[in-house]
Amino acid sequence: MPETTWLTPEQLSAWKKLIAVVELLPGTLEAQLQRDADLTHFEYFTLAMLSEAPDRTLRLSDLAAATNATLARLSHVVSRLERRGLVRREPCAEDRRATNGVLTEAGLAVVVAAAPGHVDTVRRHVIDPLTPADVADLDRIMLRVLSVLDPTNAMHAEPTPRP
Amino acid sequence: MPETTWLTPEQLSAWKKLIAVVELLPGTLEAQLQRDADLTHFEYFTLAMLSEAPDRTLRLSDLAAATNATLARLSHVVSRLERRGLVRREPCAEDRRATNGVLTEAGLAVVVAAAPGHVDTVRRHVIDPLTPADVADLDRIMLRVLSVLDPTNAMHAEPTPRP
DNA sequence: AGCGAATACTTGACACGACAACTATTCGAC
DNA sequence: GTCGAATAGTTGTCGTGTCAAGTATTCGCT
Repeated sequence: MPETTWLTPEQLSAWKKLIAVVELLPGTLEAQLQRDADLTHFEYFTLAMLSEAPDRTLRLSDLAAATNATLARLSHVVSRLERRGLVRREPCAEDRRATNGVLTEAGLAVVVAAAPGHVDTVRRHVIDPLTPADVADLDRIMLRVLSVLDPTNAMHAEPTPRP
Repeated sequence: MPETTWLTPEQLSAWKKLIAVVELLPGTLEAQLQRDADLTHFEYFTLAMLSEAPDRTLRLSDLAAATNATLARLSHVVSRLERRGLVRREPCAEDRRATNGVLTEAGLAVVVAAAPGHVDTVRRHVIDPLTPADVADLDRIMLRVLSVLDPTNAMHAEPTPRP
């Protein structure tokens, strides 16, 4: 029966605020994207990742890693995006188990149209209330947390334009 | 057509890491609580809030504010918890529109049993990789973000033991 | 070469949250 | 006091994610 070390008041305070943000932030992003572009944040992010890939093409496993989703989830989402003509599936030449996701012209247009509004939302709700020092601190802290949450670094590689 | 101000590389880097945490953290907490206590994080949090309230009782609206949920969501959750005998509904004497949620003995037992494992998870994944200075920075930064995300302060009032 | 294990996805069933519509009660203005 | 508006909560439907199971292909070992 291991002794439980409780949290200090400072830790608890920070923790509760982090939870609150984790609970509230998705809804905020979701709402704006849904309203303006009829996209889930995850759908947006998926399209954005594809838009940055060479030939706007990625194997679904890589895309799953980039968006930090399970393959099952991604498969469903790609199916929906495919129905809307924003993404296309293609068999992968090198590995016939694999499937490539390809961003269509229509899909590209949608991301491009959605990006400014999304960035504005991000600025207004997260970036603007922070000083440059805050941003640096945030980056450092999230990196530390991520290295435990996601030791394989799938999610926080350096390269990638647009939020 | 408003000009879009893009994010600086520093802002982008921090932002992407924050998103990653927001995406990954819930799953981690969820998994442990589900496994060890058969509870959603939200259910745990709900029970925890009740456990701290006077008489382990709260009006559903207050509970919704404390857990930062909509009334509809909370109502569903309370129904599930009620079926499991962890919470009881009671009509509110002062305001007959209102309903009180009351934590049962069984419910209390469940939170108490679940708390140590949950705290350990929180420590391991979030608190331990941070220095005390990081924790202070995190608290400050999340407060700033919250004051925009949740201007009414519903979520981040000071008092409250246990995570 | 061949066979078992691992990889890459797909699909169907189910659970949880969001939204909208509805009931019931209380507040406020006149 | 009464009537309209606001508040408190419930319920049903639907979209999205998770989990488990299934298929197809490739890898690795001997």
